[in-house]
Amino acid sequence: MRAAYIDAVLEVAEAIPAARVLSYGDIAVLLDSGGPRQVGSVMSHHGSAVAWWRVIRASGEPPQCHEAHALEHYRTERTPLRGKTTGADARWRVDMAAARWDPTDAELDVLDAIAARLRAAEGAEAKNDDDGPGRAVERA
DNA sequence: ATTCTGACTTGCT
DNA sequence: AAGCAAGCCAGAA
Repeated sequence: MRAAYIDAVLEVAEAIPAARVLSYGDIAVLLDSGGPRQVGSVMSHHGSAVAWWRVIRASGEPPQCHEAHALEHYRTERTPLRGKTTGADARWRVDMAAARWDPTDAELDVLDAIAARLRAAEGAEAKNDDDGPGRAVERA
């Protein structure tokens, strides 16, 4: 995973307002690069410094093994939840319909900028591949 | 090069 | 609503 990709994912995560969430897949789509698993991987290895609990599964369930910790954040942020969050038999999920982040135009600009920067970085890297001897050239 | 694995998704039962 | 299988993308062994 390139550093540029990691940065882009983390930036998007930081752009998510409190009490709102985005799914791993959503971020992959916004960045127009990689897939849900890549985003999840980035969060697992580099997400400790950002609001990782605002990046969850498409189903509304928080990341595995972090439900309890995430719930505390949701309660303090008043994130819309469904199901019962109390008791030992608590089975809850984030109310995706209500909590899914719906970026404003201004926010979309920021997201686009991040995606554009990532694309630029990717293009730059691809370009650096043609140096060694015997460049195989992949063009058709 | 091949295979395995994962903070994922979707579709089908 | 809950469980299962297959698809998917990339890094690691």
